[in-house]
Amino acid sequence: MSRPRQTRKVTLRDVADRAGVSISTASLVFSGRGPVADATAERVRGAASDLGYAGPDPLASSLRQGRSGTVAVIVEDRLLHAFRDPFALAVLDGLAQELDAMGTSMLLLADHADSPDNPLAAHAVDAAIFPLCGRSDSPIVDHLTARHIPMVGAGAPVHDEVVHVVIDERGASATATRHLVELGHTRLAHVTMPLGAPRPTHTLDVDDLEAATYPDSRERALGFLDLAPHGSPVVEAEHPDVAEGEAAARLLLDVDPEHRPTGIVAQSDLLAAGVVRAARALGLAVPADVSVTGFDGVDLPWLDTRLTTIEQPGEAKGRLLGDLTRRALAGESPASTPFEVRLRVGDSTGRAPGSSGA
Amino acid sequence: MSRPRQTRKVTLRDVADRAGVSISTASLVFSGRGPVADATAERVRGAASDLGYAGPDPLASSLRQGRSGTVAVIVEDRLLHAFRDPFALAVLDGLAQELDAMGTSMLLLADHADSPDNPLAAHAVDAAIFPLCGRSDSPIVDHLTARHIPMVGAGAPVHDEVVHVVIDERGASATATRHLVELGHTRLAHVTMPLGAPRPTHTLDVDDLEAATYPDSRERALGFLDLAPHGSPVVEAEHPDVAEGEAAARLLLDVDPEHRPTGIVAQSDLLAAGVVRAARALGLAVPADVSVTGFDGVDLPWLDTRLTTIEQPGEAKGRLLGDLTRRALAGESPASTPFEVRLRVGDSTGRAPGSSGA
DNA sequence: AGAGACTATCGAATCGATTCGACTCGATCG
DNA sequence: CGATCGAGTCGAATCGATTCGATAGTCTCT
Repeated sequence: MSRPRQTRKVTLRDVADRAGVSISTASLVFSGRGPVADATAERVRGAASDLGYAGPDPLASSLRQGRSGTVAVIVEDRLLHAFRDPFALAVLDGLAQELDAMGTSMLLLADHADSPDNPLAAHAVDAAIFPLCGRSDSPIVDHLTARHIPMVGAGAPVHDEVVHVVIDERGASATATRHLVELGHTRLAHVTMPLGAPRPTHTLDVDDLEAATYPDSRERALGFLDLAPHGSPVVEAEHPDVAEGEAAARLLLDVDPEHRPTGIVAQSDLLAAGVVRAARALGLAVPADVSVTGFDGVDLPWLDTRLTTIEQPGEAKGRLLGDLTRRALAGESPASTPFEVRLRVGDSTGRAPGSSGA
Repeated sequence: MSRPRQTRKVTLRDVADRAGVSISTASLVFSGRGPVADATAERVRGAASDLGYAGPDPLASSLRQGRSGTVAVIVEDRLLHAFRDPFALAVLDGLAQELDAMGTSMLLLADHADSPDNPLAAHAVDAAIFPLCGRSDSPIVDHLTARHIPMVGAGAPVHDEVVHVVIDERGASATATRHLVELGHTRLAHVTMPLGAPRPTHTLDVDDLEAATYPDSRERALGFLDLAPHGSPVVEAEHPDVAEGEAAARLLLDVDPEHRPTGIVAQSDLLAAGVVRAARALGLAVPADVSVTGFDGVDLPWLDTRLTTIEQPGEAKGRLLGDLTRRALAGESPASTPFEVRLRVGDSTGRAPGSSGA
């Protein structure tokens, strides 16, 4: 009988009774919030340990105090997809560090587009964080607004009540594109992350961008189009991973060499890595035949090329999300905050084949 | 003034008052647990929407019902490290699926060895899961035991109250080793995951295995030693990732060819991938010069070799963890459950150089 | 028409704490 | 010596729901 099933749950009242003090005094011992004589405190602690009392029930405590010490971290779709990207992990890691320092824990919630019921209805959280760019709107937001729960996001969902870490996605993407233009590339192409519900990797009709539900993907695509020659092909990847990056690149590169792009702007490093791999598989050298740019600046130890990319320090971004959350919980009303990214030139880009220059 | 700060929080009592019913009736409307006349229900819902009531407060509801609908998912160290391994992600994904189906959410908790205070003291959870192999013991376990909170683990922590998914780590590792022996390899080596607190990648004194705090790493090492020639070198990687796999392999392979191992058993696919890369960097062909085995059977799209490995379906393992949790929460006392793994032969192993045979 | 069953509703107890105001008792002060 | 103060303790209100048992009314069956 290792489990004493019969014993009713031990509560603060039991401890107080055994120690011969009132419940309120016992409570003060555990919270350390009031003056208690050393002898009394010792008696209460002794009673607690005699009874196997493991401290105040978090639920009751939270109810009374009106805070749960928990924030919701909302990711779309399955966790597997969300965390496959090292950039997402870096953001989450930075966020976790910051939350940890404030004694707050993360309730990981998947916001499936299809599910009718709201997972947040059943869980008490002090704030909600949307750490990864996702859909531009979500029914969850209305629920949280009604509950007056502060929300922090990284670009999405777009809503007045959500405080954002703001990145100039369009400008950054344009910067990457400009880098290729300045290297003499004239035949450019773009590989986007999903713009909405996953569709098999395909060449995009640029007019479809209007309908995009993922604002960051759309902005990056617009940044490319701002500088790329009119009619430059854009491929939308089904998932933002290496395999779909390869698939996208095959669509772009496996064509008549006359029309083959010499510079490809990819919306993430994983996609860019896929493009590099596909190019090599087709017998093309990077960057001699094809230049490739990524986005995020993640560390891919298995890729032999150092990508030219938009460096976006994920951990710092996560910490910033955490800091905004902290301030929101403290009662401040933090404003959306810009977050700087910059071009880092690596070995995956070079002068356009046949172009002159340094 | 988009935020009506003054308004006191809307509670069920306010809704009931406005609808002209008792609190209990209003409660029944939201929980759907009792008979309520359609007209009454409609009135209550109307009042709720008038007042901007977003449903019963989860904290109060949980307190009364004695369940929080949350389970703790405990990982060691920083999330970044825990989830870098695709295998860990697969387990987590399977677990998330199962928990999702039961309407339970995951509270992600990092159990840092150094931190004095217990993150679980402040959070209400119905169960705790240790989905990844970690330290064999943790102070958290005692706390959870005192609270009568069921625990489910994947090999660690080792404790009577923790229900486990049990894998024959030692046997599986021996199987991988036997595969190499049967291919004629006589100079074997082993690369382990960390056995305790991270130490720079180094050649291990086999006697140190006794002190290992990570039971799965130790068992796998023992499985290797069961079949490998006496004195075969064992290297402990600082982290279970590609970079340290490479570092470990350099220690083993960058030696006089006479003594160079021709078969390396790695404790994870990431480590094995690093070994393959390091071998190639040293001008050695895989498997012609060196055979390599991994563990887990994860998909590494960027690795051109299909690893010979111990296939361990992570998603299924995660689902099994979820199922054990479900049963524990239902009041059953599920027993620890074995989980089968098996050797999958790929392209990273072949006959020992110079050995005859098919 | 009266017994029995069922529906709809309500009041009160309860979950397990935190916290406010009041009270007691010595010690300090003028 | 009486007023004041602070430390230590306690009782009661409160957080916001769920749920049990009671009650009144309606319908069915014989």
